[in-house]
Amino acid sequence: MAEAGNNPERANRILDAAARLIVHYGFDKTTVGEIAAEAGISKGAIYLHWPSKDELFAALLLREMQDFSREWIERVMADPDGGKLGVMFLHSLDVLARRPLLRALVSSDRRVLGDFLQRYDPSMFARRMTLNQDFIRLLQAAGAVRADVDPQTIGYILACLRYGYLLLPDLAPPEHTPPVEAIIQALADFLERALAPAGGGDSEAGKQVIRQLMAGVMQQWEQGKLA
Amino acid sequence: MAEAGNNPERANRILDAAARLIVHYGFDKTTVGEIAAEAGISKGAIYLHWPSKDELFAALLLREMQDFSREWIERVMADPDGGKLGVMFLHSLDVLARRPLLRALVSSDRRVLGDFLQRYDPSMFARRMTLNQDFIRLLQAAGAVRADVDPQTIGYILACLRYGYLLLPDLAPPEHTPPVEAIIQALADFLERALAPAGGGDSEAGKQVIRQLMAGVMQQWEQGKLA
DNA sequence: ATTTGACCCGATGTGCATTTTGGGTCAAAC
DNA sequence: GTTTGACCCAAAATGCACATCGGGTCAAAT
Repeated sequence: MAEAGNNPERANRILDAAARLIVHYGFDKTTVGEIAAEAGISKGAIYLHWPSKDELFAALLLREMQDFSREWIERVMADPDGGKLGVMFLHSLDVLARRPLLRALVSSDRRVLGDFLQRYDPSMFARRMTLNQDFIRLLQAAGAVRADVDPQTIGYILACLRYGYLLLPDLAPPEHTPPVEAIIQALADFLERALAPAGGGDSEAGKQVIRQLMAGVMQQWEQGKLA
Repeated sequence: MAEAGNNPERANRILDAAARLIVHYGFDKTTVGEIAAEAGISKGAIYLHWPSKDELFAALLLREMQDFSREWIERVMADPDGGKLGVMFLHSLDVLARRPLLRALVSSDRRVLGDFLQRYDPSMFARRMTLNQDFIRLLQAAGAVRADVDPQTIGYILACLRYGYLLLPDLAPPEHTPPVEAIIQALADFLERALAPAGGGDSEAGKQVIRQLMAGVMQQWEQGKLA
């Protein structure tokens, strides 16, 4: 822990600069010098905050995921139906899709991430799948998802949907892409009909699950146990 | 139309050989000489059947899609619930996923197809999206899908699912992938709950739609109007 | 005590001559 | 009448000498 580089405000400015450049040019094609220039400081100053470019990027990922969790939880809590799986999922997709870096990360975009992911944490994808399943399981226990679906299978189907949703816009011609709001709305409806228990389920119990799960996940992130 | 190369049986053997090699090495990395060797004939003989490597591949695609349509329709017709959208979709996914070449084609896998797709038909993806939407519209008219969903949006969601389903196995670790049968079963159930009209819809009417639509599509393929 | 930017050096890129590859042809063999 | 495979040639791959790039360092400036 460097004494000198203990300026969280400047660290955030550097991370902002890095994020802008990485989304635009990709991890490999963004140099430390460019990041410094974009942040308006010198190259050496970067190394007062992190010992290497990789560590800088790891910090960027951590911040990105923390921001995502925070924003997601806020939106779910503010939504009266936030505890329903469909609504939950749509909020997560929407927040995800609006953060270019995280979106590239979740869909494992090699152009943006270069060979960083492989070097840093090849098991990231596996962890995400496990998290998905635990999530469904908890929601079932809370009565927010039908009990008769298999968490692993449904987790996989949700991953298919998320993955397709994140990647399709780069492939499908714009004139065949409905407005984001329409897709999100339809997806929520879709999931609600497919997965909600008879009677609609308890939205408050669902919210409770998110609160608990995310608290645990954020703690793990801060301890560096999750990518 | 070459007189000499009018041997459909041998043409099929060559296409089989080409398919095996292309799935393994990709279009660009598969040479005409290798195809000939794999098929047990000489290079020159290939050119008795098709005027170029591109034309050979076009023929392969046509055959692949005809086979797909045939197999899909057979399975749908043989299934008592074949006319329901969920069941229909699962049969198409299952047939698709089991044909490596077609699977790579649908998910626009650049490794396998090289730059052929772009050269041959860049609008393929757009056509597929349009076809999806027409399909939903016809099923709605036949009463096999709820009338209050927007065909474009649902078509897009189905594309997300299909796309994710075809690409995920290459990314997700096997231990987090449920058995194909479980996914397919759950997907059918999923779609059924989400999209079937109240009362379950008319399965026979649904089958009728497939029969009509596919007859039209196959005709267009044979005339070379569709990729 | 901070911050800088010139400097280091392995890795990557560039330009170019040379070789190999591979789609397509066709005279000869069958 | 069919089929072959040596042959053609443009395009891509390879090898190589040389230049540049870029992550990381640290003595000097602020």
